[in-house]
Amino acid sequence: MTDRSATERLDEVPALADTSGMKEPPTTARGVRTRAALVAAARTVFERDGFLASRLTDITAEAKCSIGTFYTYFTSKEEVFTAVLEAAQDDMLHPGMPRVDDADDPVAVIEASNRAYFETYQRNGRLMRLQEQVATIDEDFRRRRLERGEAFARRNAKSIEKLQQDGRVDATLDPMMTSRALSGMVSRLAYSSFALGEDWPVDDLVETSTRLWANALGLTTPR
Amino acid sequence: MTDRSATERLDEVPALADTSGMKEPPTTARGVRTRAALVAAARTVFERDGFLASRLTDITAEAKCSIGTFYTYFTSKEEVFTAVLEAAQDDMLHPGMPRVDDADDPVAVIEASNRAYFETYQRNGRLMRLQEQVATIDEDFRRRRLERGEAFARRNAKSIEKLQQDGRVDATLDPMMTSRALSGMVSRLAYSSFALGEDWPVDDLVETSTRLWANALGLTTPR
Amino acid sequence: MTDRSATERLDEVPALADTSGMKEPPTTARGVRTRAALVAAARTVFERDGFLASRLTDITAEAKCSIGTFYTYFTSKEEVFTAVLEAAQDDMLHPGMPRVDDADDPVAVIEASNRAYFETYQRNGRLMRLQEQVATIDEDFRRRRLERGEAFARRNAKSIEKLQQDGRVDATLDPMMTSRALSGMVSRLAYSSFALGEDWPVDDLVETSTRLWANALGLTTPR
Amino acid sequence: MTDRSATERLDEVPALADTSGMKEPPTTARGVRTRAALVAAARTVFERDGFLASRLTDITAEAKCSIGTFYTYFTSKEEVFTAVLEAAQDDMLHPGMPRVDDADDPVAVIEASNRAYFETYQRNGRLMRLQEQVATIDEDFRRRRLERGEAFARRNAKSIEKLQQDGRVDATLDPMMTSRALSGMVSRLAYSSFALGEDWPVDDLVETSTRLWANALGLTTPR
DNA sequence: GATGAATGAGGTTTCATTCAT
DNA sequence: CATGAATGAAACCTCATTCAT
Repeated sequence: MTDRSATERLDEVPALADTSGMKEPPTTARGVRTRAALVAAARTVFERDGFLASRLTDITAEAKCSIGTFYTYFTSKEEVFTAVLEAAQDDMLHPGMPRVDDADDPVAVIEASNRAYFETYQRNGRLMRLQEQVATIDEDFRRRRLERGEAFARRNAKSIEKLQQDGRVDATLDPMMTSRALSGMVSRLAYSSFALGEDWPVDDLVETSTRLWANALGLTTPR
Repeated sequence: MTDRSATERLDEVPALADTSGMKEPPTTARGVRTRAALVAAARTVFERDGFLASRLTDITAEAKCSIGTFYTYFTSKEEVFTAVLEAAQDDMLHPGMPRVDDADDPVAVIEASNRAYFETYQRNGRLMRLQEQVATIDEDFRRRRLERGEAFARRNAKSIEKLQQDGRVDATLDPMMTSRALSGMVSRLAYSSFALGEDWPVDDLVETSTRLWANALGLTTPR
Repeated sequence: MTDRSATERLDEVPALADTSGMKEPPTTARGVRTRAALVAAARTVFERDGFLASRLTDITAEAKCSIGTFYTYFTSKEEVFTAVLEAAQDDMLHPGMPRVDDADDPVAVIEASNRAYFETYQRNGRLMRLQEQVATIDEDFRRRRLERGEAFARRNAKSIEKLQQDGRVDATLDPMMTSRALSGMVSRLAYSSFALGEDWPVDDLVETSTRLWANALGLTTPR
Repeated sequence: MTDRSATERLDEVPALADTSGMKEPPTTARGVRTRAALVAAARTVFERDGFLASRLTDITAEAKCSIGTFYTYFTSKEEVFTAVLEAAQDDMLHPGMPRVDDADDPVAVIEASNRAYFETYQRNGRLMRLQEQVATIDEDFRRRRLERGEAFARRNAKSIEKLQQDGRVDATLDPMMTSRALSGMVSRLAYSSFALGEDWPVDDLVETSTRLWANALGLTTPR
């Protein structure tokens, strides 16, 4: 799971947020700097106060600029939030298995994948929690989150099908629903632990979730 | 899973919401009726518009009474929401296994339990979604939700431990973390399906989640 | 032109402003009082500062109530303005001849009508000017003003036709266009005089406009 | 009425707008071009959106230049509007009779004059409407409009007086008030038709207004 | 000359909550 | 118990104007 670009192609996974209808990106270097400062400030304020409690004036105060400047780059709180997600995008992924080659040991692959996911989540827990909050508030974000979830579920389902064809996974399981269930299990654990603050040790999370995932699939090690 | 009182004892599971500091219940029959109308109206409005977008005036309009009357029975929007949850409480439960006797077939028990859970969720999807929304907004509700989750996880963990002691479940699994993971898997599926609107068939959900749950535990049928 | 109700029937002349979609009128006496105070305050402020420069806070300050109270009765500045017009409606009319009986001396009727119009305009000059301003700003008011103008033109055109049939007015004139032209002449004089501040003497205005009106029609006194 | 310079001398009629305190005209050819583009863009935007709703950024976008450039040539929105009026000035005139020689047939002169006025108004209806709007908003423009109106009224009054001296017009009419009334009649018809959008046929307007004007004056054709 | 990012005063609007009737 | 008018803090957003590049 080191090479993200190999496993997530743009045609497979929808973007984090809708970027149509957004303001033009700045053309000057100064503009780029100001916009970046606003995005960073927004992340700070959102993570500190939550999306709803954050006021535009808090963000501009944090970015040391005026409210007017905010509106030069964004048209709404939702729009900065989208920009915050985009800026963090490279460090955020979805639970699941990368493509599995015959040569791979599937359990090792799942373990590596789960560990990467939990570690990512731990680093971005506050942001993940925000994302969840906004998804319950804003219809657009909710739909987008669902779409992304289903896209990742489809990718995982393909891996499961492959393992079923190879006779290494219980062939009677519905690949798609199984994929949803196992991804959900992992993401829910991560959410409770790092977004809601239970803060369970990553090693324990990886250990249990990998064991359960492998067991659930009935994964047999190839001779 | 028919007798709820047998499986959820009040000393084990925290209440849905904090009821201290709330207004006294009405004494007259007329008062009881008015309060009930307000609770019903609140559920209707909340489910239609979401917690945030619902205004107190919408609720009183729906209940055909004045704002003043609202404050006779509740002190805030949060408080009516608590009352709505309480009124619906009897029809809402958490995922998990009821107490398992030696004589039981554990897989059948898990299946029955999962089915009950998904069906409940399906009936109350809008409300479950609301609960999730409010938990991301209101610190009290969030904490309460976490506490309830952990309480149920502890109960399920006990069942798992018992099965481990009986040699029917993989003894190397951490019972508590396993319990969290499997409950999370089921509740996440239900949430996506019925709160977020994917609306997958209950039979498929029950089938897959039960199979995975049993597989994950490595449940062996006793001879 | 003394009995307005005899000459302007509701089915003939459109209302001054659109009252659909407006807030419900207050039910209590206190509410009626407050609303009336706001309307009076609005007229004062509008006439003093003009529609555009008037701020809601000026109006509520004048009415000695809070901004919130304003929104209890109106949803916008346009809406109070409508209410101001309605409150003044009984003292505002359009230029034109009342219904003319055979027995009448048409010139005397025109003169009385014009005098009534100019005097009304003089009393309400500031408001008339406001009305003109708002009509150039707000599409709804503009359309409504046009409609009212045409309705009055139609009424006057009927009187002219009647006089043509009686052989007392030049039969080759187009009654409708003539009606528009003569009404326009009078209302323009009144506007320049009392809304824009030229303040010409009413007697001169009546004298000239009546003479021109009669001459223009080629009115002959019946033997 | 083809030779405007013969009938409107600069010492008689005030300018359309105050040009003192305005920015210096550009010296370079490039500057002249840019300024002209801004004036054209401003007219387009003003006519499309109205004076109030037009934003400076809309104008510069239409002119394909930056806001900064706008301020190189103008100091305010009012000032571009003045420039727009000046650019259109040659094609805009006021209602009234040109100087009448004894040899003329006054009715023919009035008719020609009215026709020219209505045709001009039809070509510039949007701009005339704008002018009216700005006059209700901006004190300077309002005063200027009044002054111009009175100046033209004085000119027409002189023609009327002359005709009275020649015994061709009712000598008991007040020339100045008569002039105001008849000019107002014509300009009001034009305004309703072409600025407010009633769009009556020019021929009908010319026919009726000329007939009424001649009748009103009691114009007798000389033997 | 041309650019366009930065400014911020000043307006509008919402709605939970109070309290006199 | 019921009413609903009154409140006002607190958020949002706009756009003419400045000025460093």
